[in-house]
Amino acid sequence: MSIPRAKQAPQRTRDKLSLLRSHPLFRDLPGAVIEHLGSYMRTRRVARGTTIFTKGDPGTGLMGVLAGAVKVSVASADGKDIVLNTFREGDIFGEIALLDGRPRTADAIAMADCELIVIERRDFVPFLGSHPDVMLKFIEILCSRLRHTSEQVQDITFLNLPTRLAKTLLQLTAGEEGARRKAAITQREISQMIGMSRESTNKQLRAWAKRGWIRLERGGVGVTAPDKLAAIAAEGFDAS
Amino acid sequence: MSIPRAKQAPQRTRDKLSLLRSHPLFRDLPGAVIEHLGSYMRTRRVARGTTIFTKGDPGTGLMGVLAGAVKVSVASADGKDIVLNTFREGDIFGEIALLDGRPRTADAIAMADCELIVIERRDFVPFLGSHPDVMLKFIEILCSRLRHTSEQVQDITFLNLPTRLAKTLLQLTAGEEGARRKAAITQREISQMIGMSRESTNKQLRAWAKRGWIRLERGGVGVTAPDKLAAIAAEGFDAS
DNA sequence: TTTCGATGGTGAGGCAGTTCACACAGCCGC
DNA sequence: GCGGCTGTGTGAACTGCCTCACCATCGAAA
Repeated sequence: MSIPRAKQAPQRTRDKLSLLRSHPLFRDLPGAVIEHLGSYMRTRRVARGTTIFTKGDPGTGLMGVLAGAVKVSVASADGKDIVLNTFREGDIFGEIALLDGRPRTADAIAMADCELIVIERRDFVPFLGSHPDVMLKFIEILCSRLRHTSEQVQDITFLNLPTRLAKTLLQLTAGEEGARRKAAITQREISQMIGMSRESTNKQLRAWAKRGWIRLERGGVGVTAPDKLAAIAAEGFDAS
Repeated sequence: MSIPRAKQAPQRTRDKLSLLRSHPLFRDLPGAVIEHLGSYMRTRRVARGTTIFTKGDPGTGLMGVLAGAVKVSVASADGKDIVLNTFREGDIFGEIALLDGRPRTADAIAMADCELIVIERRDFVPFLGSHPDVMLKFIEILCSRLRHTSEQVQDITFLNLPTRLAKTLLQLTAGEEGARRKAAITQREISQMIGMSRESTNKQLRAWAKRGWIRLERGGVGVTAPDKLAAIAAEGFDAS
């Protein structure tokens, strides 16, 4: 039993204007302004595994996820990868390079077939200058990104493998209940999110699967006992 | 031979208005606006070791360093500490809680006797709302903080002890040449900056001191062979 | 002056997690 | 239906760093 993977282009569940209208960044703006912004945006479809941008690229603009999921990661000299952040439908990313105009410091890769929107920096920056309210929203986004990344530093330094893994599994499957509580993700990607080796991650996952706390499928994990994982995430150790 | 530690209040080398006028955040503002801001600021002197704010505190405002040095760190449940950032004369910190109004997520502690300026959130936020140019500067600051923290995540996951230590020593002593190239910092604080144990850090420092690459004093480190350390920081291993 | 906390120094032993070396299953393209 | 790739499963050996248990020294406070 494996997690189904969309092979056609993803359903376009929302168009670009509806994303703008419903997104917290823009929803308070007048309709005319939104349509103006929409005229600057283009959409881009990418298949799972595609590199959307690469570390060192000039940061051309802001990206939004209409459908699919994106990971932002960096590679070390010897081929290891770590995932800094993941984004799904309704999220925006790439705002750092948009805002400060400096090169991208990480790679963005499609974790599933995606439909994205792109706004170029040269179009967006002048708009931003005349919309302080949107600037304030961006400041909020940047602050929450900073809090997230700081938490990642703490997790990496203070927590051990089981704890980080439990925490990550709960985050990945948050918002779903019961049998629906599953995430379509490979074990390699999980290991990169928690900064551990694939092998160690696999062994811990198997141990929990044997206890019936999670279900393992090809390309996915289902959480069946979120309370057990929550206990480990909270206690900071594997209470077996 | 030990690093002298100021026992009296530090020299007030610059007053608050001169900090404002010379700081990149504000220096383009008209004089009247600067004096207006200055009227909202108060100064605060703290001795080395003093806790300036604590994780969980309501974020009351923005802080600036007139003199001294400040570390921002978090403690784990079992007493370990990690330093997220350090600030010295001319830097500002605490802007996250200022901007999003949420509680502080880390502790700030004076690494030396300090003179600080404080601007309350209730005074500053209205000012910010009417100064989009200052908002843009804050966005730049937030972006550079984010890049810094991301780099910290990468360093922790990819680099080993000698590499991180070399990198940190170079950063700590950047801007000085020759015999002046030293930092007033305890080995415990260094270990918390690189996220390793004090003992391991000490052993590596001793090894380099024996080779004459650094000088160890009570409460300080002097870098005598920055090129050797730079080689280790670049290569990612200790080339002995 | 004595005491005490903070800082620095050091070795022995342990362990969490890595690395390496496989094996095996699905799935895809041809 | 055949190769090859991706994803997963697993054990043995290794190792970097931590933990623990000390001791020495300095500076400041009592």
